[in-house]
Amino acid sequence: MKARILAPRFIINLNMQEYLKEQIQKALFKLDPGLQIPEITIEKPRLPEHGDAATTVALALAKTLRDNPPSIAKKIADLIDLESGYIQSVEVAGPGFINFRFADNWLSDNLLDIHQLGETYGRTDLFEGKKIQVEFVSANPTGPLTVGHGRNAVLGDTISRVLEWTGADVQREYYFNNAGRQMRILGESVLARYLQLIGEDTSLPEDGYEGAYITEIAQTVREQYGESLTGEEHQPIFRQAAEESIFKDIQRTLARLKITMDSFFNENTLYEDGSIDKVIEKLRQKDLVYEKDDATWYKTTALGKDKDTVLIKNTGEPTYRLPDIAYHINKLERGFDLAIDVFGADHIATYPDVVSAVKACGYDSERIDVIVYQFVTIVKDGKPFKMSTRKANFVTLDELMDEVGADVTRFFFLMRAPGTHLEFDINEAKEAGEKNPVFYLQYAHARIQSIMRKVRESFDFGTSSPDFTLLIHESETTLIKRILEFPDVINQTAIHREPHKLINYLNDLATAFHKFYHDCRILGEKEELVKARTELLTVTATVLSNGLGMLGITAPDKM
RNA sequence: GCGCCCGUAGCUCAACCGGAUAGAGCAACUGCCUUCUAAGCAGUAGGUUACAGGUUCGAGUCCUGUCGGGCGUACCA
Repeated sequence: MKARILAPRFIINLNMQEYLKEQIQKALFKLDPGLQIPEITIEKPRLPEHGDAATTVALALAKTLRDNPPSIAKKIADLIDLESGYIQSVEVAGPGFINFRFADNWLSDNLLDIHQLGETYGRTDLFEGKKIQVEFVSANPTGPLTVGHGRNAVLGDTISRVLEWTGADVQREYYFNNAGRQMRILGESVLARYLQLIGEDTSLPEDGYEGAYITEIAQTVREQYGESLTGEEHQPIFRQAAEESIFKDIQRTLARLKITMDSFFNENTLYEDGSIDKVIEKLRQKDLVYEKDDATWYKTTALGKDKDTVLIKNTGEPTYRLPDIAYHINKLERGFDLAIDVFGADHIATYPDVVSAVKACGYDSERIDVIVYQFVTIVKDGKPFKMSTRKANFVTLDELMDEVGADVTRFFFLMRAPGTHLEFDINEAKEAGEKNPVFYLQYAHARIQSIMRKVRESFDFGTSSPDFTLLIHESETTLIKRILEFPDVINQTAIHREPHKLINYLNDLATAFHKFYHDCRILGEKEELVKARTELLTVTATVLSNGLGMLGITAPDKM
């Protein structure tokens, strides 16, 4: 499913795009019936003077027609049929752009449709019927979630929500491993703290976990089992206690962020059901695996890398890469049309190996997609923090939410493209007022609800349709145009898996609303106008609350 | 050394898989509340898109090279 290729370009609304394309095709046919028609792209001009929509076909046709673009554009423009439908005017401008301006009833007709759709406005059928899995967080239970995990969690959940709005059936999965080296060290660390608690003079193992939570877990083990677990043979009890306690904490943290996983997948499953062995076998059949120095290697050199990769160490223990491959095959076998991974930049190296191996085993690796996000720098008082889970000098996600709240936390993780380094400025995030971009959106919603309360005190409009043709003020039409973009923004966000596009859009929408609020009054106008403007605000509020809902951020009625 | 990501206003970042005059927020400066929330609106100022070439009607966007930053490059995950 390569949706990227099918991506429609940003345009004022999807139906209109199709309509324009048809009109242009007709004109081109009239121009030259034998003409090979190139792909027609419609885009929204940056400047309002350039109309509501524009196409560059004339520029693209310059070579085949051996004519200069403005001249071609002129010919096409003259052939566009203005009599039927929603096009009010066609102009040629600049180096050969054809600009369209839409008729007035286009806005009011569309707004009426949206008004009738109500709260479902924005839902699309882009991924209708598709089963999509989004795997994210996937932190092993060795400690509390950190700020780094936060970006992963919020990205994964928001992308899931957006995909659901485009019709997909989404499963949120958390992949973990509770058997490896890190977990062993975790158990040893708890044991060491336990021994210290009951007065023995031991120190933490080398590379042990130093966080205070380790001592707390040791304390609960002591309360539950007493002080007799001093022997090495009791180690599994400590490891298990740690795992349970940490997992509970992780889920509590996720719940604060409004994240609920649908499934937890234990890496162990892949050993138990033989998937791991099967992968090795298949790769061996393809002659992509060999033994050297008591280890099992994957011939990544055959696929263009400069080194081969170890799949099974000489200790007999697989490296993480092998289960990763088996895991992704498992996902595809579960029938997902698309399996999305959310990875931090540090994991990116394994991804090409996993994909190539999955492909070599005969599966459609096109159905795997990876979102790589760059690291988060926490900045406080103008200074950055450096973080490490093991050394315990991290900022936990919980601490961050204690400081700035869940809404702000989600917003800040989403406001930048995943591929860019994110600077999380605690001081800016804590600012409760105008400096904080979250409030700008929430305030717009609260402001609308406040007017609605006032309107309801003096009016009771029946069920008759509002007359949206009354909305002709410039602030009204720009607001309506913004509203019309919403479904396409959702599609773009889903296709590129970049939630910041939705945030930027909501910002623009809020700006258009605030401007409208400033320019146009509601109370005190004639009843028909009051009604039309009130319903415009109803639709605006719907878009805001749907959009904020996709971001997992509350849309307050009062502030 | 090699691979991937990044480099845009003083700061943090946008820019719709190549389109018209590169946009927001913050910081600075100036206006706007006796009427629906001023957590708002309007305006001023701020740029050789790191640098050098190339591709074409057209490049912040694509290609090559240089410089600067991040992450990988483990029989750690």
